Amino acid sequence: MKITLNPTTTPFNLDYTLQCGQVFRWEKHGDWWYAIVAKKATKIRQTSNVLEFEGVDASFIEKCFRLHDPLPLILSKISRDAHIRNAIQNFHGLRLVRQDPWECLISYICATYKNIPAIQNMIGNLSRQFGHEITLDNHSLYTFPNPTTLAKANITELTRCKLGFRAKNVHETAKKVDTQTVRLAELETMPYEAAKNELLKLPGVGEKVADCVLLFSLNKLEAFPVDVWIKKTILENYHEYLNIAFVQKALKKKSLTPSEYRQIGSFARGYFGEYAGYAQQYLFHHERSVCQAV
DNA sequence: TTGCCGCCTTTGTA
DNA sequence: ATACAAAGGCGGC
Repeated sequence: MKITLNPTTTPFNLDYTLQCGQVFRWEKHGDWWYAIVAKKATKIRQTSNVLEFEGVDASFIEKCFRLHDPLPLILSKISRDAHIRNAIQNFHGLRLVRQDPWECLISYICATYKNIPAIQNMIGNLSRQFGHEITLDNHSLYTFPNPTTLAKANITELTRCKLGFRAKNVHETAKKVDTQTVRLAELETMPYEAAKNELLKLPGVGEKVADCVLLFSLNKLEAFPVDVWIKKTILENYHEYLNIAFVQKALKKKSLTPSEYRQIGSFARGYFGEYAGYAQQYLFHHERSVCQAV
């Protein structure tokens, strides 16, 4: 199947979107990107303004890649200064992806204190160990294990997936989701703060992980995850909008207190507006690309 | 109630 | 090779 995009009203760049570090399970073979989404093996490629795909229908692709988000409007709203305009220009067509909340939750619990290649490894290990295989074009893809499966898994099996100290958090979170102690399915209908408070009840989920899950899977575009890269770029490029003592203190420490974290988040929402999450993704990808080869 | 400290496994990268 | 950083969170004080 194919979708033809109008590049003026619906700019989109598939490679930027899948390479910017928000998703961990899409793999590129030749021109095609492969993954399992919604339990179905799928592949997609982009040739200029045409998206070609198999395995899912057009409405799912539009939802998954947020093609109905009014990107030109969003970009005009977050283009508040030369720094972010530069990031937007460098990655024209980058969009947020709408992920499955459960897979997104486990992915970002695993992302704690890990770099992106290592995260891809951990999530791949979990899927091979606990998911089931689906083959497409001779590529083996694996479904992501459901909450019940990971709740029943023992710590030794999880540790074998190289999760390290995250194995216990993944296991305990899986139990709480499986028993509906935290109802993931209901969070999208809740306001940002309320949904965040629910996520914070899960072990391994702090301010940053909660914001990632809210932004990447629960449609909260005001979520502004502050990781080491975003902390760096905010303190370097936006210090004039922050208290001097606050900036100097934050620069000295590796991790932020919840209070400091929330100060940066509320600055970002005030400065970039309701689409602060999009600003975060452009700033994140830009900062990473100038500091290391991506 | 809040801040700070040290620790948590393992991999990537220089 | 050996060190240091990595899309942080948590319990102790």
